[in-house]
Formats: sequence, structure tokens, C-alpha cells
Amino acid sequence: MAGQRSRRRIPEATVARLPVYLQLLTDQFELEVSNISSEELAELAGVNAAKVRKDLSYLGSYGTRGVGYEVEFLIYQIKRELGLTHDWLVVIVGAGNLGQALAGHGGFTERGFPVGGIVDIDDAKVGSLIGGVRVRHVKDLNQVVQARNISIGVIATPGPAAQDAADALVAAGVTSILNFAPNLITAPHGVSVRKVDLAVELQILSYHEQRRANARAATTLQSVPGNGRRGASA
Amino acid sequence: MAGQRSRRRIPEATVARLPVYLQLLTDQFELEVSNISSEELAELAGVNAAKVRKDLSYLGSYGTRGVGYEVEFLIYQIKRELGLTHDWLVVIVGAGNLGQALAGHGGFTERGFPVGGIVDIDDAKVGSLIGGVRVRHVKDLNQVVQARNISIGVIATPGPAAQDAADALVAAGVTSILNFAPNLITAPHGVSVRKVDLAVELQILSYHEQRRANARAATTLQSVPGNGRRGASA
DNA sequence: TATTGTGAATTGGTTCACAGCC
DNA sequence: GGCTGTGAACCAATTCACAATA
Repeated sequence: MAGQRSRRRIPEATVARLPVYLQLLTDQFELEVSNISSEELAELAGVNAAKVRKDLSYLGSYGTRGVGYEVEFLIYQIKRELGLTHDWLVVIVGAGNLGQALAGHGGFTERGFPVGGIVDIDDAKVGSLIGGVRVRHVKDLNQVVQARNISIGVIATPGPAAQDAADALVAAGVTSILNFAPNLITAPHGVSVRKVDLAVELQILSYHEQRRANARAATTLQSVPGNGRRGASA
Repeated sequence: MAGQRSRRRIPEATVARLPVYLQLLTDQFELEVSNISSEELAELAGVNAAKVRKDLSYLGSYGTRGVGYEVEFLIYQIKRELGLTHDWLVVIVGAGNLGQALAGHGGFTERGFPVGGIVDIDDAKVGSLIGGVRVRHVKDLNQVVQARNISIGVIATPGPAAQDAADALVAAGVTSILNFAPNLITAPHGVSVRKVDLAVELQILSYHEQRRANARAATTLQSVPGNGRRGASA
């Protein structure tokens, strides 16, 4: 049992893929698939089999040579590594369009992150019920966070309010932040921050879209080598 | 100026950062900052200055030694490279919580991606107005896409409907897809796909949160596996 | 026999460090 | 003097290829 704890650090790129494998394995488990090879899982995930094996090897040696991986056991191991053996309550800052959608759409709860609180700075929104959770004023953030021992905060405010939201979350004791606002935020060392910017994603697509348009323009005029690449992400 | 077109391929990692620089430069421009050094921009972006210079060097040599970069000119160059010299209409598939939030929150339009259409499979939703756009039935997707020459589609359906949505988008002629559903989708070669999964982001945070908890447990007691846990403890 | 687990090779990305230029 | 642009060095991630083994 000992030594299970901090083991070797897992590369960031692998950490980002484990949730994907987890989702796929869970789907397979529901389809009553009890065993899976790296080749099959790779196919489902759209990656190469060696990568799957290397990724899984960071968890330990949980496969069986000549056979593959036991789905249920692998699900358990990934969950353990990701810290998903228990739910994590999240608090959402900002009860606008996006905050409402996040709180309301149920995907968080289903995947282990129930909404433990929503706060907003606007008194008009305080008191309303979103996805079964009562909106409270941001001045009560400390209380919300501490009463339920929440360590993950989600920022769904307009851009300019994002840093204030982050500061308030940190002051309340939150140690991980998921930022949906378009502005970058800073947080003290020891607080993890991730950012999801919808417009950035679209701009990346725009780049590839544009390149294709240019490539088309170039080939109609004069043929050009160009190894027809695609720009999809993992 | 023919060689301006496809120039050397820009690394994916750089493409993902250009939108961030663009946003920061636009902010600076609005603050009437007309010139910026790689050091300053790096500071704003939270990255290292050499990286900024290398990233920008893929666009061309647009800085001035001893001085820095002219903000307005650099904005123009990044926009040109990303294909943001004109707006790109997007079509949203799925008018549920998330689709409504995306269409309603205005951030898309502001950053060059106005919503050109929303479709849903549910007749009850067809006809309603979201962010000024009338929801249409998914069977009219072809028409919506072709009438307005849309090349980017956003999937905001529940997971199981995502692949159908993708197929419909591709059939309608869309060549870039941003997928918010938790399921992976496949698309033919030549169609770019990006995926944003909110739960995946939270799971990555959970991993780090967990590590910190383990590290704390390890240093407090110098050993023992211990389930140093936070969250919904009673 | 089939498939894992992993060193070695390769590819891609980051950072250093300095020549070149304003 | 100050700051860019970029080879070279470094580091991380991916892929190959095969020995180990159920």
C-alpha cells in the first residue's frame, strides 16, 4: 500500500489525456466490454497505441501481456490517479449566461464535480435558483467555500471582473481555478489555474480555415507541393 | 507580394498563443500604448520573452531592434496570419443551455465570429430567438450554412448527438468544427476539429489538487499513504 | 501467440546566448 | 545601449521496435 502516493510525476501531456481514456473506458464498461487492448483504446481515442501504453505505464503495470487491460480495474486506477475517487464540489463565480449554462447543464455533476455554490455581484441575481442551487452574493464567498470545504472555483464573469473573481476565490481558500473569462488572471504560487477561451479556440480554427483557403488559391493558379495536412487537435 | 501567402508553416504551439498575444495587444492599443517590447508582452502573457520573439518571428521580421514592436502593426499582422481580417460566421448546433449561452453572451461576435445560425432537433425550440438569431430546425442546416457561406460549426448538443451533429455539419459543407460535447467525434480528412470538454479541464485540476493534498499529507507525517482528503467530508 | 512495457531514436518545442541592427 | 531575430543547446513528448511474458 505504501509508495502509492506521489510516485513518479506524470507528464502534463499524459495528465491531459487520462480523462479522455477514462471517459472512453467508462463508455466501454457500460457496453459490458470487460477487456481492452492498447490498440483498441488508441483507436477510440484517435491516438497511437504506443502512446496509450506509455501513458498507462505511468500509472503502474496494470495490463496483462498477450491480453490487454481489464476495463473496470483500469477505470479505478485512472480515477485514483486523477483524484476522482470522491466528488469535488465547485463554486461558480458569475451567474450570467455562461454561469447559468455551466450550473444548469448537469455535465459537471455527472462527472464528479457537483456545483456547491454560485455567487454573483449583482443583487438582482442573488436568491434565484439555478440547477437547484441558490445564487448568493459574492461577499458571502468565503462562507460558501468554507462551509462546504470547496477547493475548485470556476470563473464565469465578464473579462474585466475575472481578476477580482480570482482574488476573491483565492482569499476564500480555493486552490484550483478554471477561468472562462477572456482575460488572463494571476494567482499566487500554489494555486492551479486553467483557462478556457472560446474565442481562442475559434481563432485557431480560423487559422487552419484560412490556410486551406490559401492552399486552394495557390493550387488553382500553380501546383505546389504541400503535404495535405489536417489541423485537428487531440 | 505573392510570397506572403502560405509561407513556412507555423508550429501548432505558436498558433495557439497568437490569439493570446492578439488579445493583449488589443487591450494595450486601447490603452493607447503604441509600442511594446517582447519583454513587456511576455510579462502580460505570462511567458518568457524569447518565446514571444520566436513566435512573432514566424510572422516575419516586424520588430525594430532597440525599440520593440509597433502595437497596431503587430495586431494587423497577427490578424492577417490567423485569418481574422474578416469575420467568420459560425453556426451553432444545439439550442440547449450551452448553445443559448454561447449564442447569447456576445463574446463570439465581439471577437470576429458572429453567430450566423442556430439549429436544434427539437421542434419546441425552433422559432425562438436567441441573441437576436432565430432557431431553425436541424433539417434546414444545409440551407443555413450555404445561404450564408458558413465554414465553422459549433457543437453544443448532448454527448450522444455529437457525431450526428458533426456528420450533418460536414454534409452541409462546414470545414471546421468546435465540439463542446463530451464525446469524441470523427470527421473526414480536411475538416479541422477541436474539442473543449469542461469536465476534462476540471479533472486535470483535480489531479493537481490531489497531488497537493498528497504532498501535504506526506510532509506533515513524513510517510503513510493516508487519504489526506478534502471535499465532501462530513 | 498476442500484447504489454520500455529503452532508444526521433520529432517538436522551449530557452539560451549572442550577433546584428536601430 | 537596448532590443530583435535566430542558430545552437536543451528538454519534453511521441513514436519505433523489440524483449519480456501471460
